[in-house]
Amino acid sequence: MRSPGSKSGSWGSRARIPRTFRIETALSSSCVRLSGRESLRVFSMHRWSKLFIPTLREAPADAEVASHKFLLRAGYIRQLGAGIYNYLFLGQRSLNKIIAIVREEMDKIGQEFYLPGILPRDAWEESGRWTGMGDNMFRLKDRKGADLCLGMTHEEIMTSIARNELRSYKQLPQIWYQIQTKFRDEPRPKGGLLRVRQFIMKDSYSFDLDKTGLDRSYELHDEVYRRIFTRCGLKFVAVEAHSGSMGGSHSQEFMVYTDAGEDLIASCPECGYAANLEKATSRLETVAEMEPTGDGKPELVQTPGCAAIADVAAFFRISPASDIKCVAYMALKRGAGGAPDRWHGVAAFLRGDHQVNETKLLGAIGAAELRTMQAEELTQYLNGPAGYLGPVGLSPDAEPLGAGLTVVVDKALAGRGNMVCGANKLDHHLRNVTPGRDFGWTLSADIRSVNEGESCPRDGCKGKLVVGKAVEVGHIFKLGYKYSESMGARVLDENGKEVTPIMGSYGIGIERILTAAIEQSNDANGFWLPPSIAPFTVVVTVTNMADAALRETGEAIAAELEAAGLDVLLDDRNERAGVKFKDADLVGIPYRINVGKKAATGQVELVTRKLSSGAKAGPEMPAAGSEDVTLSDVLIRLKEHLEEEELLLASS
RNA sequence: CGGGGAGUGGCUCAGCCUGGUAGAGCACCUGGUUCGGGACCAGGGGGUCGGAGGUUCAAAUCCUCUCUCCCCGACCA
Repeated sequence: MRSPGSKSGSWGSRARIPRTFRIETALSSSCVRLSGRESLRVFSMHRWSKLFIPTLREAPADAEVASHKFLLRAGYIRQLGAGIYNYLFLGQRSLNKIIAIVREEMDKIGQEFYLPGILPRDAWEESGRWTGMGDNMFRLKDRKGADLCLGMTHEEIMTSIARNELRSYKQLPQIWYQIQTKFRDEPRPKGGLLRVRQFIMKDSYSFDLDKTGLDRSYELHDEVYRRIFTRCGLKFVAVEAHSGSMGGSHSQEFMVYTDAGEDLIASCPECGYAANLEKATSRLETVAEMEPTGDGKPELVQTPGCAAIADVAAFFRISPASDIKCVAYMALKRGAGGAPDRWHGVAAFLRGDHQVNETKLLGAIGAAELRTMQAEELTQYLNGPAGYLGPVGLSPDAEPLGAGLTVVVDKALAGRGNMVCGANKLDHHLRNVTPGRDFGWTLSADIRSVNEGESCPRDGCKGKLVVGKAVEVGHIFKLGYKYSESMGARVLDENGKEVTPIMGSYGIGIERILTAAIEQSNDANGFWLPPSIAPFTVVVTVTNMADAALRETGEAIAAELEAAGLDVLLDDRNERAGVKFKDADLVGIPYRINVGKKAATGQVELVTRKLSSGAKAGPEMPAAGSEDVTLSDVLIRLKEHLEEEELLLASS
């Protein structure tokens, strides 16, 4: 078909293809030839000598975490700006493999869309997130002065499609997804691809008629996510998570343990309980209460210089667990329906040996931001200096003291008695203070972080929690009605009644999968990726290109493996063997075939990178994880290895 | 945004304190010798010393402003 306007015929039009065009299979390669002369396919085989794989002997000084260093050294990425990276050949190849897996699995439950990355302001106004997203959103104006932003997530856009198109319960459920570039103006990008300002995300959205439907869509995602991460070779855990600014009731994060991670996970080795620290709870041992002194009522005690918990505990000869500490914040509440945002005071009270979890606190009071109070604000809201703040005498939400102050008491203080707390007076504390009897609060909530060694919160479990760092690679949310309601998506149910669809939202960070995989499998020399996401499955290293016999053997093996459907990289560079080995160890390819001296006797070496980790190899000493294989067995043996890996994954 | 650090050839860094007109190793190019764990010899190319302004006979070096990047914190689907 040719469009009416194109007289000469557009590119790809049949009539314009030269008469000499033909497809032929060359002996050594399957090249498509143009005019019988020019090869259209430059890479009939991936030859290292022709590729751009800029490996670095040394990592740039500003790379800190392992994956960052190795991604740079292996020539996967190059930095363009803070949190902005170029993905080069190997990096892009690996990402493509990850994307292919994600797509293949997602296609089982959802339909792929492709939404714009640049978005008009309107959609964001409706949900209230134009302002709600704050500085994390990249904003720009078009030539007419209209506001636009770069997409950081697509709930609004997907919901607008649903609102415009979905009319009947018969059209539900729907699961729509996309694999798309996201932009977030992170305050502090870091760790190479760990936290960046532009990244690829698979995001999906479900629309269901009711809660049962949502549960189903959520379960489907849970299942598919586990398959995706398993196929990508990640050792992951699913943990209970905080929903953050997304809103919603239930959410679960998929985490990979690594010290490079930014999240803290509490888990129980006994029962498998696992939760993000922003969400985790624990069962506390009961604390032996102190005997009341005097008449048992709150008593003012002079405590000069005891501003720190440790000082107070020492002064009273008590455990910090019997002290009540105060952390005072100013909290920002977003104005609803065009009302201005407003800062107000929040006093959080908790056990002296406990730490405030600001995410939990934010959730408890429904605020968007927190900052600690300045000295003047402490005086204004609590009439006390830092170090001597206490809950007694505060009248929440009443004039004059504590006006507008929200008093939040941690759940761990419930049922306690005869404690010590600040007296809101310099160098003074109160003892014999009992929550409920001696002071009240605006709300009582779990606002503390659990500590390692505390008891698992699950009934009947005697395990002790351990806390570890992890990277988040995926997150699934039960969103509820937040967007469908605010944006007015409605369908008619079977009774002809208008109902609001209930939504879920589900994300996977594509680069994070690569990063996490590298973090979990690296040594001093480089890293190794699972075959499923490695840019190449195997590198055929010809140890001496000057030797025609070796060269030909290498070519033959590479051709054979490629014909069998494997991704093969032939290292045909005119480099010394040592250089090639070092590079091969560095760039993440899981298998290597050394074509060297033994080729004369019909043998090559098959090296499994992960088994050679950390082992020293010398001229006379084969690398660990290396096995001699006859030429005719190379393919079979390699396939056996690959099958083993898959079995291993499936069983984990 | 607060605190700390760094910008000198592609990479790692020295030179800066005490101003005199830019260096090393690696990488790159040419020739030769090597050729299984990042070879050696000889020759060669490449740097507005992040940018702007100032002081000075003279600035990589001293002063002021500024930009960028990294780390810690704040922040964070």
